Amino acid sequence: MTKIVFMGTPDFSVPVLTMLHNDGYDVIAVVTQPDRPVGRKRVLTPPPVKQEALRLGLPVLQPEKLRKSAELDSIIRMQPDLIVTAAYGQILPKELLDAPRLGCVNVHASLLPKYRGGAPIHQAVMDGEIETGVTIMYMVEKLDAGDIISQVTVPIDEKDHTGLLFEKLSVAGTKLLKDTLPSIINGTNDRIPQDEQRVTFASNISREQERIDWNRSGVEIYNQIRGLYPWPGAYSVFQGDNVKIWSAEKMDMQTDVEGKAPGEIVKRLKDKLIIKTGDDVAIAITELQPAGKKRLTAEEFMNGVGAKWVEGNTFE
RNA sequence: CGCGGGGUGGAGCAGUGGUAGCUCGUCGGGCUCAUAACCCGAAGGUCGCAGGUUCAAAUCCUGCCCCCGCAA
Repeated sequence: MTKIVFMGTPDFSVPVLTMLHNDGYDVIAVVTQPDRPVGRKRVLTPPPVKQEALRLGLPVLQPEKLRKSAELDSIIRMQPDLIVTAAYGQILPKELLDAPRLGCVNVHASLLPKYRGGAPIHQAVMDGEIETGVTIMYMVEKLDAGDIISQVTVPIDEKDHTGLLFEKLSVAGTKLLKDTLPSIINGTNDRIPQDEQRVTFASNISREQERIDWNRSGVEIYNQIRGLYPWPGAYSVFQGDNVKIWSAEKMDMQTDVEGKAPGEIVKRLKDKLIIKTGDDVAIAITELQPAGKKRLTAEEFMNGVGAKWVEGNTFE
């Protein structure tokens, strides 16, 4: 039986691990990030993959830093046939990449060579892509640069947000790996080098990327908002305070928007706050959260705090 | 002790010592071809918890619980 070491961390990785176990592969160890203090209260929380591994009764390793760790040595000593990673969160040292007989394969949430890096799903949605996908690939020292084994395309609906796509890609990736694994094990799989000319990167989201620039087009802002939903969220500043914009719709407002400045409140509806952007496509905010407040629908918001947010006021 | 905002009828908020108010929702009635619109009326709150100060506390003091923004 093929001995596999699985390495992964967030929810995205969980179905992959579950599939490996359920399909009878010999998962001899699960490597994941250490428990982290989460939230304001710094509660030590195990990553989702650890919880699943414990549920399945699999041994768990959580090195703080994999490189030169005791855990690294022990993984190599286990002599795995294959290492499978999915959003693990640490770079694999060369000695580990070289250890398994069948190599190391990664499940990456993009159509490589596009969107190498840590936030491929967010970035694809923010860019307004109409499709993305999952790639199974061999790992090399350079981040997400190895040869492609298989790929599957997943369409991005105009109303999709990053959270939905996360789930779709997680499911698609799990299925793809399930279908591809036999060929990897018997050595009949494809092995296609990435086209370096078409490489793009999707690094982790920065605070700057989360802020809305109302001078951009309505479509771009709309994509930004749904690309950052449900985490970490897009934000803007209103009268000196941060406001998270959780969800919004875009609407063509050509006639009503004339003479308004980008960021200006054009109109208050019962359940929407309509904002001027850099072009004729306005943004209708439907769910938001002022700093220190809970998350509110635009309707709830305007019954209370938002009562003072009138037409003509402007987001910074 | 990382910084900061907040816990008030079903929802969102106002109210810093002396009959607890606003918007929405709900219920009843009216108007209307009709309505998420409009008009009239009603129900609904031990003001997070526990102590303290006071003739009197949502409002001042002390302790605790919970929620959230930033930072990590």
